[in-house]
Amino acid sequence: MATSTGRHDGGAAATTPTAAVPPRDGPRRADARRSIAAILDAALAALGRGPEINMAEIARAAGVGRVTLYGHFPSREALVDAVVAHAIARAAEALDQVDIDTGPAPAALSRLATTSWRILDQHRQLMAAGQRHLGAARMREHHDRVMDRVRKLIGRGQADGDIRTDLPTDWLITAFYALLHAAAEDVNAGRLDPARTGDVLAATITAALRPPA
Amino acid sequence: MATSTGRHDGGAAATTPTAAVPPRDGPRRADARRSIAAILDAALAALGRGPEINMAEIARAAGVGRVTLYGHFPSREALVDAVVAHAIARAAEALDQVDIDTGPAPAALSRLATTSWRILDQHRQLMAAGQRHLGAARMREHHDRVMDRVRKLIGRGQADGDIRTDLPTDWLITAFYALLHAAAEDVNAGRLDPARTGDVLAATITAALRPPA
DNA sequence: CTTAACTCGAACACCGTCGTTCGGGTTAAG
DNA sequence: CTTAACCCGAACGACGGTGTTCGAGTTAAG
Repeated sequence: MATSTGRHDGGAAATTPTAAVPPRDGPRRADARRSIAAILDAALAALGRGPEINMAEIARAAGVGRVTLYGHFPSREALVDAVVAHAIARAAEALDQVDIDTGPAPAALSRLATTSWRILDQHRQLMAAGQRHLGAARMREHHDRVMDRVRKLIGRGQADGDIRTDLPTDWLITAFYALLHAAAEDVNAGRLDPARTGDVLAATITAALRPPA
Repeated sequence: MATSTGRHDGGAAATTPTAAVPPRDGPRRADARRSIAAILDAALAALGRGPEINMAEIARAAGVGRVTLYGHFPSREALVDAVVAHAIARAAEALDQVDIDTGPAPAALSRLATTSWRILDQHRQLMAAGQRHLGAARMREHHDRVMDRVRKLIGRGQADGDIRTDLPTDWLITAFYALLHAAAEDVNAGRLDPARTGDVLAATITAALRPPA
């Protein structure tokens, strides 16, 4: 898989049937790089809203022809795969922008929630879509790479006595992401004020993860 | 919509083109009622697992022919609609089995979570599926009917000082359902022990909704 | 300027699903 | 037992999405 090159071959045909794609993975033209970026962005937005993709719609949203799309991504599976990789990079970038290693863990979790609930929710939506179109195996690996930061942060909080230890750690991570996602969903539905969302999330999460009295 | 009757008309045809369905909504035969129940159950299970329905698969899971399915439900939309109504009834029944009006509200919420997280999650899954195949308008009404009980319960707890009032009530309801759903998802993924789920949920929810110190 | 990479619309075959029809077999109800 | 309701498999036309090919135009790169 993953040929994804020019594919023109125009007039003369059928002289060399095998390996008809000249510049395999050499540096693309500026033109092509622009198209790829537009497709990736459009597909990310589309998949972030729901898993009902449609190659034609994605191409239209990217301002690109359907044939061009197939020229770069040989199948829907390849497209989704590339979009996931793209989103992982963005999510990791968002997580890097938050200082996680200093101060009490609950405060760090609050900072994380306050600044990144939006992109992290988009990430989750994409995971659901990717799970349907790709295998759960490939998803799991990527997802865990981002998830591990939160796991370590929670572990640190537990060692410091700032986070409860009477419940499974995996469940605390799940609860963290679930609340993040729920807040994003409520904002999308107009039930929650985006301006308040950060504080609301911080208050709820710290309360849920605080050691019981 | 919702004709859904015998539809046999066999040999002789085209004498009376209009109203060719004899026993409109009279009492069906025992046979038919059995089929309808099987279809409803199979569709509920299928939609509870994911929105990728497939009339043929549902029919097969119900142990019924595809034609029979269409005989009772003229379209996929009609089927989903009926399944939603069926699920609403089940969910309301589950909620009725829990004593909500006595004792402190947090304890009542714990009881609710402990005994009904499974069916309430199935209900939520179905909502997502129904939202795609039906309008969001019809969904909203049904969903709210069940949701209002939790809203009233939370309101009572707030009046008694047992539940926090520093966050929007709608958000507390969302958080309650989000944690319920997350727990069911973790159980399905094998990350959470079903036997512990009730207690884990109760501990998390009471902590998240308790007034801050 | 020349060349090769890139883009594009139109059209095609393929496949899965939907909803329907036909004809005949089965089963509950009187 | 008789009748009408019900069930079923096979097959059909329609629709929408996928991935591909053709032929010609456009655009970056040397």
